[in-house]
Order: sequence, then structure tokens, then C-alpha cells
Amino acid sequence: MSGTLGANAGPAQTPTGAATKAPARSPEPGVEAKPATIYDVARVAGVSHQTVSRFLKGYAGIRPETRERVAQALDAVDYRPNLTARSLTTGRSHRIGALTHEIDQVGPSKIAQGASAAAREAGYLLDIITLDMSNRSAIANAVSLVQQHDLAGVLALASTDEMTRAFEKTRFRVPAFIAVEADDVVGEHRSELSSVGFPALVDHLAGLGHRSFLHIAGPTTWSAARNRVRAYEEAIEVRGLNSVGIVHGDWSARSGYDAVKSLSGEVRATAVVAANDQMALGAMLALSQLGLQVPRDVSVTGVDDIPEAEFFAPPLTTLRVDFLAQGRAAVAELLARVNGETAPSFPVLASELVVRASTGPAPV
Amino acid sequence: MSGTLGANAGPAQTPTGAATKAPARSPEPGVEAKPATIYDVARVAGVSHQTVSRFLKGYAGIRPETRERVAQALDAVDYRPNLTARSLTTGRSHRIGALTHEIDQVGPSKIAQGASAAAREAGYLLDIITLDMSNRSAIANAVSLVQQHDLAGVLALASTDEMTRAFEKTRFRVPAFIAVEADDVVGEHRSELSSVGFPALVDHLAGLGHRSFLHIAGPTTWSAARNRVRAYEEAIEVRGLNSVGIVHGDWSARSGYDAVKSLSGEVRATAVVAANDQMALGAMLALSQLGLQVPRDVSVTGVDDIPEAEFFAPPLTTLRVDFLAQGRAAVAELLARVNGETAPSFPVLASELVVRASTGPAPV
DNA sequence: ACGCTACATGTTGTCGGTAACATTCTCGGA
DNA sequence: TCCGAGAATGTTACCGACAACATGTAGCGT
Repeated sequence: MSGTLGANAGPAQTPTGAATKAPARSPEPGVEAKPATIYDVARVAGVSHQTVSRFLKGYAGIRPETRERVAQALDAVDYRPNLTARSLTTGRSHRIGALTHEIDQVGPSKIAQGASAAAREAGYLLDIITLDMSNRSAIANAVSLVQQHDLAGVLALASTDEMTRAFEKTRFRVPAFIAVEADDVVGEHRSELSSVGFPALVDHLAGLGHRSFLHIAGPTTWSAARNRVRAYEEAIEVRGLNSVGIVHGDWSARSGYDAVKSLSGEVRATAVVAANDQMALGAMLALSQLGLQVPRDVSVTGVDDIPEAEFFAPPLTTLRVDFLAQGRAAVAELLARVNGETAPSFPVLASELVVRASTGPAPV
Repeated sequence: MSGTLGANAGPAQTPTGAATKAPARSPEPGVEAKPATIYDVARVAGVSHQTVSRFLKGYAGIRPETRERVAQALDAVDYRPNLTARSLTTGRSHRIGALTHEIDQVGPSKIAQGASAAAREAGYLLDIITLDMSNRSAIANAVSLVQQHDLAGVLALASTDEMTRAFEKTRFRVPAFIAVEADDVVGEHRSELSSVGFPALVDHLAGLGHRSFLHIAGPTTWSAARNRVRAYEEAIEVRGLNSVGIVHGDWSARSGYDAVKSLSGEVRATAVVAANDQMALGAMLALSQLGLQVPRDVSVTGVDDIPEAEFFAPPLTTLRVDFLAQGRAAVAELLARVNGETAPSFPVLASELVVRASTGPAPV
């Protein structure tokens, strides 16, 4: 060892004599056989590996000259820390898990996107774990997976009670767990529907003369669905309006369609408030098949404002939810908790009313 | 250390002093302070840690009696391998990265879901890395991230040329890289549009009397978009039909809308073939705003068959693509490659024509 | 000039596994 | 009864980082 002391730029001799498998990939510049370690850096800089480690951690007590040498060596060998090794000693990984039901749903997937970005900015990676949130063994399996990969924390992007419970029980080597969109379950309030959301929506409809409403809700096991039902009921009640019913769907367009069809042709409401845009879409199709025009006969609203909502026929009036921000906020809180900082309380994200053509004056 | 020799069930002292917020959760049984290692197992079983390791690897040469003791100890302490430690020595992790542009797009997110499931079944975790595929520094950043977290392989769920190139260059500690949906770029054919896809679609339209077509394509930098353009052109040409143009969008509904609007009211085609369902949706809205009825005046088709397509107004005729299967296949190939097995050639997935109300007889 | 104390840096141990090498055990054959 | 070979098992080294402790060096007062 200790060959060239200079910038290790000699004929690319493999560091630890390794490079077992790669077909000796000719000494192309820039393609090292194996990434450099702090020991390599130390050798090049002529210091001990610990000094390198100190430098990397930003330790102040290093002589300027030494500091400079290390910095140059670091650069010369293009050092990248091995996070695996670091995790082993520190016991803390740089990955956070994201549990989600089906990421093809706009909400969860957008949240995941925001979370992923926020995580990366903090030097973390987001591990996606999709699972059937109502399958007990699938959940157990996921828990086990999370433990083995020792994640720094876990985020539930879309949470059902079953899943939340499973993780409540096993707080074991999983330092933190946050359920996005869950409030009543976890005990902390993190509904994305600010108090101005549904009220604003209902105000809008009431202003158009609507008095009787129908709510197409999500599955009762989803806390997000319950939040929205509660918000809906409150908004209706406070204004002395009339709810002719709440039908539960499963977030899909089909379920919204079925919900309306299940009314057996008798739609007694003049306004249909769906808990998400997909169900609103399905509802609109069903209504038109019943011979009811939107918004002439019935007004329809959604929640989420998925990118397509603006192009539905007719374009959908909906509550815009900033999923990206939600994902970011969740990660921020998780990391704060992991680092033992005072967790910045999860911000209650405001949802903005977006009025489009699917709502209009109530029929006389 | 080395306190209790029994099942390590001493009073649950918090692991790393963490658990800042939880109120010190009393020494509940079943909540171990720290997961057991092979050394713990060895101690309990009265053998060396290496014997335990051998057992775990399925080494045959272990006396039945010893084997039994180890098995029991394993069970007693509820051993879970520490994948971090394993990775450090073996140099191979149990995670694969998934690069994606925006996972809120149905294609990529569904692929991710399939990939995630397949990965988990193989004991791997899927790390999502969202990035702006056209931002060079973001790509470099991602590459660096991938290296540090030493992933077993990388999957590009949606690939642009820029990104593919970035990874081509840096095959350094990233054993495998697969670009889903890319064929011309990577050199291997993996288009998800089987040869029966577009031809079947065009046959359907031609059968309805359509002769002049308009294609709304995806961004040219996306290989998936290019595949579809090529498939479209071939299908049109082979049948001696007429393409009045190809307009490029960005996959979004808005871009489909804009594409039609950009025709300045002059839609000379009787059939609009969009490269995905969202753009088809936007196109339909724009057409109706131009006073053209779908499908009476113009037929419109999409690709993907997103769950909502069935509920568009009118329901969309489209080519169903099995993204989940694509994700699974990609993972299978990646893992095979990682394990040095003969990579099962990536199956060319068939896309099925789904006829709905957005297509009808060509106007006379 | 001497010794003490900060400060700068080096050495060794550790995390939890795997790999290579070392040692013990067992059994058949001389 | 003893030897040697192979099987079963144990010991030590190592992956790449961090942490604790050890050592060396400079600066200061006296």
C-alpha cells in the first residue's frame, strides 16, 4: 500500500486489489473500479482516516493546512460517503419508508412525489412499500420489511385504521411513524381540509340556490374519508341546509358512478358533493345517463383538483388540495422527530375552492 | 453488556436513547430494546456466530442436533437479519432504485406499483427517486444519490434521453440499469405496444370509415412517445390511410386541449389518436368547444386505459396497457441481471383495444 | 528552559454481518 | 490403539464508517 502519495492519479491501479468481476474495464479515466473510502482519502492526504472523518463532519479543530490537504484529496478521489457503513455504526439510516395503498391514486402518488423531493433534499431516500392496507398478513409482512431495512422512519401516505394500528403496536426499531391524512386515529390533527375548504364549497353551492345535498364519500376505513364526511356534515348543518344522504364509494370513478346509479333514478339532491374528483367524474356520467344535465339539473363538485378535472365535460368545480406540500410537510415533521427536534406541528393545509362549469344555479 | 443470557427480555431500555416523544412506554413484553443479532442467537444456542450464519445461509453440513438448537434460538429471540450489515460486507444491497419523472402520472405510478410489489416479493425494497428528467444537475444529483445508497440496480420508470445518457456514462457501482419503456435508446426492444396495439386501433377506426387521422404525441424526448409515434405512422402508412399531422404535447390533458386548439379551428381529421388518455381528454373538451361532437363529428382515442377513461364523457376508446405487469417484468429482469442469471428477455406486453363511445362512424 | 494544558491528530474498538483460515471432532483403516 | 482425512465448528479478519481513548505538539506562564 501507500503507493503514490500524490493525487492518486497514477495508472488506475485498483485500490484494494478487488475488481473481481468487472471485465477489467480498461483503465478508462473516470470509471473507477470501486468507490474511494475515507482510508483512500486519508492515504492521499497523508493523514489518518479519522482526520478525514472529522473534516467530513465539519469538526472545527483542524489546522487550515491539514484541512486544505484533506479537501483536495477528497476531491481528487471523488469521495462519496458509504451510507451503508455509516448506518451500521450510527444505527440510523438515511431512508424513510412510505406505506401506501395504491400509488396510482392521485392523492397518495402526489404526496409521495412531494415527500420524495423533500426527503432527497434532506439527503434521504424514500422507500415505497405498497400494500393491501386491509390485508392483515400483508401489513405484518410490511412491518417486518421495515424493520429489517431499518428505516429512519415511516410515513403512511394513505392510512387505514388497520394499518395504523399495526404500526402502533410495533414501535420497535422504527423511531417514528406518521400517518398523513390521519387525525382522529393518530390523535394529532392533520386534515388537509382546512376549515375554509368545505364551508367555502358549500357556501358556493348555497349561493347558487342549492338546498339539498348528496355526499359521495370514500371508504369509512380511511381517515381522509371520515374527515371529509365530517367536514361535509358540519358545513351543511351549520348553514341549515339539507343532506339527503351519504353514499360510500372507494375513491374510484366507478364507485361514484355506482353511487348515483344506486339511487335508482331518484336523485333528490340538486348538488352532489363527491369526496374526490374521480368519484365526481363517475357521478357526472351516471347523472347524464339518467337524463340529468350537469349543471343545469344537478351541480357536482369534487375534491383534490386533479390535473384532469379542468378538462372533464363539464370542467369540475372542486377543492384544490396541495398534495405536494402535504408530502413535504410530512417528511419535514418526520425528520424533525427523528432528529429529536421539536417537531414543527404539521401545518393544516388550506384547500382552495376552484369554481368551474360543473356547478350552476339550482333548478327552480 | 452481555447481561441476561436468556431471551434478552430485560427491562426495555430505549435503544439509542431516542423515542423522544413517546412517554417511555413501560417495559411491555414483546417490545425488545434492540433487535437480536446472530451473536445473541449464537449465545442462546451455545454455538459460534458463524454456525448461525451458516444455518441462515442454508449450509448443509450442520449436525441435525446443532441445527435444531440454532433454529430454536433463532425463534426464541425473534431474530431478524440486519440488512445494513449484510450489505456492508457483501457489497450488495437489497434495494433497487426507481427513477421517475412525476409519479403522479398514471403510467409511471402504476409501473412503480407493480415494481414495488415484485421487488418486495424478492425481498427488495423500491427506492423512489423523483427528478426533473430534463434538468441536468438534478440528474447528476440523482446519480450521486444512487451511488451513495449503493442500490442493487436502477430502474428508469419513465425515461428521457438525457437521463438514460447520464446513467450510461456512470455505470459505476450501479450494477444494472434498465429503462422501462425505452427501446431505441437502450438498444433492446421493450416497447409496451405490441405490434397488435396501434394496428388494431387503426383497424377499428378504418373499419368505421375514417381515412384522415391526427396524432397527438408525447414529448419527443420520451422514448415511449417516440415508440407510439412510430407505431402510429406505421399503422397509417401500411393501410394507405392519411395522417394530417402529428402534434406534440407533454402527456397532460392541457396539452391535448392546446394541441387541438392550435389547429385554429380547422380540424381536418375525422379521427384523433392521442398518445395517452389524458391528452385525449383534453382534446375532446377542445373539440366540443369548437362545436364538434365526439364521436359524431370526430372520433377520439387514447392509450393506457386509465381507470377514469371509462367514465369520460363520452367514455374513451383506448388501448389498455398493463403497467403493473410492466413494472413486475422490469424488476424481474433487473434482479436476474444483478444475480448474473441469464436475463429473461423483457416480454413485449400486448396492449388490448378497448372500444367505448368516443369512436363512431366517420361523418359523411 | 520546564512543565502543564489545550489543541491537533493518530490508534484501536465497534456496529452486524460474511469470508477465510484454524481448530476440533469423528470415524475408518492400518 | 493410533493416524489421517474430511466433516463440523470455532477464530480472526474485514467491509467503511464513527466513537472513545491515546498520543503528540504547540503555546503559555513562571
